[in-house]
Amino acid sequence: MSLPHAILTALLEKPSSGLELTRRFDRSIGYFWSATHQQIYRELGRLETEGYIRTLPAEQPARGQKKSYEVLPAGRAELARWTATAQEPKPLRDVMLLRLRAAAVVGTAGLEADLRRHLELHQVQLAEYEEIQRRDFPPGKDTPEDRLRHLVLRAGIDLETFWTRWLTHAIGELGELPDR
Amino acid sequence: MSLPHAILTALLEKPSSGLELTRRFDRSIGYFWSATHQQIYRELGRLETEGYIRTLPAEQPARGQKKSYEVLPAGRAELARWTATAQEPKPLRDVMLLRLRAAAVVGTAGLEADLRRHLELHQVQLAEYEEIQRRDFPPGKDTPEDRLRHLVLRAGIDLETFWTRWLTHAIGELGELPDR
DNA sequence: GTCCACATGTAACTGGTTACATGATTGG
DNA sequence: CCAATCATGTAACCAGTTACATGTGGAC
Repeated sequence: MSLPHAILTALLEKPSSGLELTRRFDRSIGYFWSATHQQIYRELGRLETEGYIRTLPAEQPARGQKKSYEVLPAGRAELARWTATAQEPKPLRDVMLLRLRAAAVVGTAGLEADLRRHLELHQVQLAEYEEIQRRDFPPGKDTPEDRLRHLVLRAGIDLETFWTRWLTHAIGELGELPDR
Repeated sequence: MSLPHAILTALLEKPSSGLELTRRFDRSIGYFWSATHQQIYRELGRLETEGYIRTLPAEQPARGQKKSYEVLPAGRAELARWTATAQEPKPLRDVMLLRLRAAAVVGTAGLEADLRRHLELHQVQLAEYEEIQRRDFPPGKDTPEDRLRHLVLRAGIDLETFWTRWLTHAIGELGELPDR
């Protein structure tokens, strides 16, 4: 049950319409919690009936018409409650690791090309994160909010760094193996 | 569509019954692709009707009776095909990072305790992986299969190392922040 | 004979994905 | 007026989760 809280966070940062939220979920928040517009509209409907958000007044609600939402006090309270609630870390689930394990049984044919492709994708993502870091978190900025958001960004940077290193290593290992 | 291929891999490593598979998905393969017994039984049924696996002969199929499966040639071919097929890396999705971001808006109350708890959990997992490394991958072992499986294990070790470092850092940062 | 562990399964639900539908606004 | 784009939505589906049901065989 994280999507509603992702949306509450986004709306508290800035009241938005469904499509604006969708765009923000394509960058920013979407870097660690992605969502499609269908999910977002569905969830906005639920959040509204539960009294956590409301449409901004002076906006007529009609199909094809922009409809912006803002968070109500109950929504902020719910988000604070959720943030403070203990949650289990979800176990790792990664297709590439599974494929490596399968390759140990049925052979590595075709794997290396995709490892290289993934390496490139992760390098691109890493570069994007580092650009954001340069742009949004220059050495001076130091409000508590900035520190927390920087912390999140650094997790992204470190994770992409891990993947680029591991994939590089994996490609090297694969090169030394007999092909089968 | 990865669970069937996880099961095919497990069955190729060793023909098993549903419950035996469930136990192996609690360790080993489950470290990067977990599954419950309900998922496994459902998937075994599908794999059988598709002709990828069959019940070992000399086992009567009855409720409450053990029923072991082995992979048929078509199943092995399907696994090889899947292993060689390019797949998109799935974007990061992490609740803790989302909570940090939410905390930047609604305050950090209650967060630190759970960060510490997660740190401990990741430390335990890291220790478990390192124990497996000592046990199953001593310096000498070097068959191609071992190398691939070791590669997978190292991804687990490096990921847990990342989390323990990042969480330690995050707890430190949080300690410096005003509480709100 | 009863209880418990082993073993296999069914049903209902939830969250996320894919495909499609519909209306409003704007530029040519 | 037509196409493209903005914007909101519906429907069907699929994988994973939770709760529950049922049968077997051995220990006591």
